[in-house]
Amino acid sequence: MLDIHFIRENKELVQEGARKKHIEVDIDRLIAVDDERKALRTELDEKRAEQNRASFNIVNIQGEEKEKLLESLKTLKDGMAEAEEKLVKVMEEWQKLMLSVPNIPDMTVPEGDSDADNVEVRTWGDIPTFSFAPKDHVELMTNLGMADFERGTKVAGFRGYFLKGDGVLLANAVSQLALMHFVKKGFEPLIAPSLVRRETFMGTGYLPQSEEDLYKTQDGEYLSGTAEVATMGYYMNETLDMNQLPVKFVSYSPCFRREAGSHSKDTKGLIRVHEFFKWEQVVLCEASHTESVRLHEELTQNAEEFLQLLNLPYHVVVNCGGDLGLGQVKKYDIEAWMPSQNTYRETHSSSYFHDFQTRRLTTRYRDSEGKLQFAHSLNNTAVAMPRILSMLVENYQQEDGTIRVPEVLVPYVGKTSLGKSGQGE
RNA sequence: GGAGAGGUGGCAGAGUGGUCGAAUGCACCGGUUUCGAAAACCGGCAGGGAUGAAAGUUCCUCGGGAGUUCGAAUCUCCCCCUCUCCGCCA
Repeated sequence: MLDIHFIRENKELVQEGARKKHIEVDIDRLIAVDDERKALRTELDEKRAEQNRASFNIVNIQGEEKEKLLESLKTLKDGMAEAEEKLVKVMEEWQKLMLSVPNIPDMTVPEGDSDADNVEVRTWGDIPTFSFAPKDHVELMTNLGMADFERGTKVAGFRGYFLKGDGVLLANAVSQLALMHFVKKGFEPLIAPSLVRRETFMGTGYLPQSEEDLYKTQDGEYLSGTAEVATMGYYMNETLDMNQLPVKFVSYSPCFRREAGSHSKDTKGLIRVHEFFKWEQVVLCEASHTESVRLHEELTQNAEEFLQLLNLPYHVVVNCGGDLGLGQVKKYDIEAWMPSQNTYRETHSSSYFHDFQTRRLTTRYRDSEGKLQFAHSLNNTAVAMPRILSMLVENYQQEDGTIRVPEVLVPYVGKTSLGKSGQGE
């Protein structure tokens, strides 16, 4: 959510930002509604003041005078009720409009409509060449008994999967490596709830817009698609000390996504699944654009270093306006090389929000002058499983169909090669 | 799932219809005192909105919402949350 004062004073900027994000919003209408809101508020304030004065005086008067005062208060109350009723209606529209105003994308965000218009900013690593016909991860992992997709769908339905055998060893190894990598960098690890109340989804900006992407329980909670939601909720309605900042969490949770509207995409394998698990970098910092930008680059760098540890070739793209979420100011996607698709696929998504989320969540801190400020927030993937496994096995596959274990993972996996023994069925 | 208790400022904790946005204590900030500190003493100390150059004036907020009343932290109803006991349980 943006500050209404800011919107009023920077109408063109806000409207232009929405255009760049390809999000429709009527700022003129919002301002008109806000004018109404202000007028009604002022009217009510004055009437309430009069009522307060009368209520205070009423104790000291009696008889006919009191009767007269009560009579005039009745008229006043009727007027107030009328104004209140109008205000409720106005506020309803006001809230709806306010929640739909997107955050303004950074100047450096390229124009564009969809992920096809994202712009590559750098590449790292050598794209592997194979002296044999490389297999895709579904075939590799099935052959090696690392995953079972048939039984996965039998049990869990569309996009269901089992990880098994060396697939589980590899997943846990990657997970542990990620945890160590980020703890070393000063992140505080957190295991976060996936079952989260509506309020926090509103605060992070996933609701009310993306209701159809979320699973909902019969008790009204939602299953979150990222630990970002619960982790941002951690300091909801709290005031932090400035010397706590920046707060850096690396937060783990199971993640659930309905993938509504993606039915035809990535229907096989581990790229797009309904249920996965992920470590997420979540950061709160002081309300400074410079600091946000610095940390945004840092979080991106952290993820790149992780891919470098795994020696997975990747590139970084800056997302275009049309590919940005409501609250995001700027976003980088990191995409690792996927031999079977002869292209890069997303492994990390790094974005910053300024105070868009914290304003909705009321996460503040006291600055050096003692003034309350909304913190800035950022997040980026640390590592998402099982998706990363698909890149690992495809890039590290050997001619005999086995998988070489990336050197850095050997201590965590306990062997140098996957699938040599105990393969498959 | 059953029974009970409770949600008040950074914290503790008073307040059961009338200048209560709220006693008191602690914490915190400023000052006096001191070589310095502690103690003591004095003063300040919730958030948000409107208006204003400012001082100020004013409105809202005692978990959230609705109601009763001229007037609600205080009474009524609904919801949320926390705690205790019982049941169930990884």
